[in-house]
Amino acid sequence: MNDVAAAAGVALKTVSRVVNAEPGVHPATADRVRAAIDRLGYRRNDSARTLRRGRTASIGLVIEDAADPFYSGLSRAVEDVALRHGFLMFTGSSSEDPARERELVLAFCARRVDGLVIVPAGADHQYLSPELDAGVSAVFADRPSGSGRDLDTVLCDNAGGARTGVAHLIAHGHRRVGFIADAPSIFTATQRWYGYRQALTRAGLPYDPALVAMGPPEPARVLADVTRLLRLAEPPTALFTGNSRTTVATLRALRALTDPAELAAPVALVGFDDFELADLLGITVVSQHPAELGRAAADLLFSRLSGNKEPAQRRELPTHLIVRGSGEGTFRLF
Amino acid sequence: MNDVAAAAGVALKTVSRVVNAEPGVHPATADRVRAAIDRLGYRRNDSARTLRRGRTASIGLVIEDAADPFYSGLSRAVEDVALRHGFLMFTGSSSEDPARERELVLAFCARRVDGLVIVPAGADHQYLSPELDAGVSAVFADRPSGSGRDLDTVLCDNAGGARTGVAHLIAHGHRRVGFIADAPSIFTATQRWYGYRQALTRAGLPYDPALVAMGPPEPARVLADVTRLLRLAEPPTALFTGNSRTTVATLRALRALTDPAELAAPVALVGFDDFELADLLGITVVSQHPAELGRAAADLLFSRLSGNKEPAQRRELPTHLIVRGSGEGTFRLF
DNA sequence: TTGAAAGCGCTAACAG
DNA sequence: CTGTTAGCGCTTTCAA
Repeated sequence: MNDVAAAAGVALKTVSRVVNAEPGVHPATADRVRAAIDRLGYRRNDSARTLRRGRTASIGLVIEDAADPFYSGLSRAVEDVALRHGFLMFTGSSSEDPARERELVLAFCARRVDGLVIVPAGADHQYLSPELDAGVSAVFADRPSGSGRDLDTVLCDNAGGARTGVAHLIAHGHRRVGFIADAPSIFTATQRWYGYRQALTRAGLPYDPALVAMGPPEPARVLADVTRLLRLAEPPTALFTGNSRTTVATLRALRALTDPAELAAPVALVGFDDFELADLLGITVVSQHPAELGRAAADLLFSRLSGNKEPAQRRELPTHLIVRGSGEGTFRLF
Repeated sequence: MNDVAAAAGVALKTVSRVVNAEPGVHPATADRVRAAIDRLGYRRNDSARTLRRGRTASIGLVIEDAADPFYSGLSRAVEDVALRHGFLMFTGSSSEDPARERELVLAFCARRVDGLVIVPAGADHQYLSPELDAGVSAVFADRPSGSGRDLDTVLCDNAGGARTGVAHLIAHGHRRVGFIADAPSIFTATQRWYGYRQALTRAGLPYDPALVAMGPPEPARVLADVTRLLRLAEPPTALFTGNSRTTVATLRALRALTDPAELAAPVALVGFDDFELADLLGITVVSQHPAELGRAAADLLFSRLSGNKEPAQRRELPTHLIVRGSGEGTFRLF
């Protein structure tokens, strides 16, 4: 900036004014400055700007996995809101590891991001307290903060969505519905499990723990659980799966377990979360919209960044049942 | 840092030494400093550190769309490499818009990122020159830089992959193979088109422009093109699709165009890019590995950041044919 | 082993 | 409309 000022024959501050489009610079002067800027290839150093102004115009996003379609949809939505506000976004994947989540968040804070959107991997967010005191804003998305203070949170209607999906199966005559989902340590899985039980209760059906299988959505584990369920003395006639990864793993398991001579899968199926090609496969799902989740969280964050001091909010986004066949009759897997 | 120094009864510089784990501080002094740090909730301001040191330990990644599975896989791989090096990563989606790519890249440079991984939307990268002169490193991934200087680039074997896929269809008896792909303005689409023609030539088959349809992978446009191809006087007996979005759009088009009473699709199909559930749908694909692309690009970038001054490199990653049924006979769409 | 001083590049506050 | 000065929080350099 000094060099530009010298080249244009003005003071440093005038260059600053031109660079920041501040009013009150004579057009001719401004032109001279701009010419010098171009000639010298000058670009403002935002690190210095940041240091001086105290605001970085950047936010940090911590998700579970940037490669997971659900979170990448959310990520894109947050990015779009950030860019619309002229903010840049750091991204980090926690891989469902609370320590990594913490490291990422603290690294973002050391970079003095103005705000954070966090899909929490851990339940304990004490570590955030000093940062919040220092002025960062944080919004939780997809899952609530486990402890610490009351913070803005955007969730979907996990229990209601699961209840609707299971009720749909029951309405189609199923009286034994299996539940395959993520580990109970994960908030959304527990909520959906609760919705599953609610649906049973409301229909006057008994809750049978043998029909429930919760754990990581890894193919091997899901295959083992689906196998166990189908070999029960009284096997389920339908399955409700707790998220898209589990649904996909269940589809693979069903294919592995089904005699190719049969055209139909041995059970009906409804899954939580929509996924690409679910339409072509004819899978009925309870859909939530990752982009809407991200947008809502980012909007909330930016309202905080522009001074909104209301008490912490907890928004719950609706889910939608999308009927495609797999939950209404049997469906083909081959 | 000043406050911590005062609280610990030492000079600012001693706090700096402790914070950065520099040697030459008496353990007792260091303990006193650490106690003060904890008491005051002090966290180093990385913006100031950055300003002074000239390095930010951050990189910028510009992709086409964070929500696209291909680019989100690439993104996650770059992120992992960055984190392993102790770097943080800004992400931005260009939406295939050269202006937005440029804005993102320049915004990252203003933040003084040390390096960039760019999936170029535009062909002109003149705007990068001043930044490169100023010392940023840049690596291009998935597509080459259109112009300007010679820069590190990581691609996959687009032409070879397409040639293999088309040759596979020809080997299965198809003599009229349709080609549906992205617009010719997109590097990968042009390369794959070239591979398609190569395969025809090598098999002694004529090139028929009527069998080629290139354009944005939007459902409506793909449906129109598939319709046109299938209604040709001499329709293709097989289709080769140029990327996963196009493949999926083609599948939807085929379903829309096929009488549900028929069990089989009217054509055979091989697609460029693997995608989730392609296995369950039985789609034969030419697979490239987005994570490997990202990893290779990031590795190259970090080798530059640690001083590698060799001439620019162009790496080409192999592709793999994955046979699943749709390219070998007819396949079921329902 | 510890500290003092200078300055990274910028903007806020205040003069002229 | 333009300029001067101070200082953001840190690291580098040099000295004790």
